[in-house]
Amino acid sequence: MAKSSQQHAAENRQTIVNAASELFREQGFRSTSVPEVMRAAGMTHGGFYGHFASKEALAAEAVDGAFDWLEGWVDTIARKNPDDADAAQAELVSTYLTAQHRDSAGIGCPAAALAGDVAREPAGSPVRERFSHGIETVIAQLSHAGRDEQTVLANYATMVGALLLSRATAGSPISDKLLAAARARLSATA
Amino acid sequence: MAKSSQQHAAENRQTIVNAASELFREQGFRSTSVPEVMRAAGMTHGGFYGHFASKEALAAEAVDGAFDWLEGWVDTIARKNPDDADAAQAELVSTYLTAQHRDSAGIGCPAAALAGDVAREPAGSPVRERFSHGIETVIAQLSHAGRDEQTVLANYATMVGALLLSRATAGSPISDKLLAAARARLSATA
DNA sequence: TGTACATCAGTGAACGCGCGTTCACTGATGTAC
DNA sequence: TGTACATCAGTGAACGCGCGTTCACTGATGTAC
Repeated sequence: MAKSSQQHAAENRQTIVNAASELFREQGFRSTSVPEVMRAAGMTHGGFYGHFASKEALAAEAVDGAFDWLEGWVDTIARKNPDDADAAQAELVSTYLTAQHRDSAGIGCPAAALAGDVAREPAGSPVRERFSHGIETVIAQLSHAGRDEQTVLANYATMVGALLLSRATAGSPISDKLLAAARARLSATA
Repeated sequence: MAKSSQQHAAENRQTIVNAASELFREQGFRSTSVPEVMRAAGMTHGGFYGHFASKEALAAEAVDGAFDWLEGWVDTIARKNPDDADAAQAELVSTYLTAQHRDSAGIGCPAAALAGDVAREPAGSPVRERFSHGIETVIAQLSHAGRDEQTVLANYATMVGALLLSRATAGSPISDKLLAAARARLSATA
């Protein structure tokens, strides 16, 4: 039986959100246009406003989607290291602070990819609120293993800062040094 | 004697760079237009290309100017704490990780303000090269006091990450917690 | 089950707007004698 | 020192372009009988 048109539309909507989530993380909100997102989703741009009220509304959903992915990733690592918070943190750190993650922002941590953009969003904007909520959720998730919240916050700040500076200095030797230094710090602190 | 027109032009050029440096840090490269910069500098936009080859060339100079300011700030703190690297670091940390710095990106650390933007600049772009050079210089400056470079890199990543996440979550309670957690971490590590 | 009409997801042309950049012009500054 | 011309910093109108958004349309899907 052929897919119904309603099913198809819902799938298309999800395809748009996924494409946007990747493009926004890679290029930022301002540098990614609605036509570009729709092209990436395999459609023409005219249909966009049948699915979303505005580009801003899409951005908010894209942020949510990216944090959902991040939470799934953290959860997978936690499950792989049951009852061993130190091993989980070690795996988290050694996966997060890599050249591979640095070089593929579009499919990586939304906090590192979007913090700079979100920092400029006005107070109360949907994107800002979804971002804050995502950070809160992932910090709560990481604190779950009985780890002190302050430690989790400082560790996460170190990871995000190192990855971001590593991206911004990619091409210079200091880019890799930043990742290595943060890895060393977070192994010692674990 | 009245200022010569050549002197005046050189001053205007510097005024444009300063205005751009602040606006770019506050709003980002993409969201700051040439007309807006020129307006902030007290001129009309037509004169811009008499001073700069392109918006990109201005951005590169603005990044340089922001790092010059940062280096001056670090130097001032170092001079205030001669022969006491720990006291200097303590003052650095307690000045950097504040709500005040979080809420005034335009006149603050260029690494935190621009890392997200620069991370998206293509390899070899003038802005990226100036940014990398600025980071290298400030890291060398901080490592000067006999402190191990890896430690300096990890500390700086923690400061930048905490400030950025604090900005992106401003309005939520977690914003202040991030600053406090990084302050606690860097006091312990000092 | 078959037919007639209503719905609605996606198309593609079009809108007004601000962007980066260009350019003819102006009037003050600098130079030659 | 005074005059005549050349230079050049800044003005403001204009350019082509891509943006976010709108809308008339189409044709396939869904509904009523």
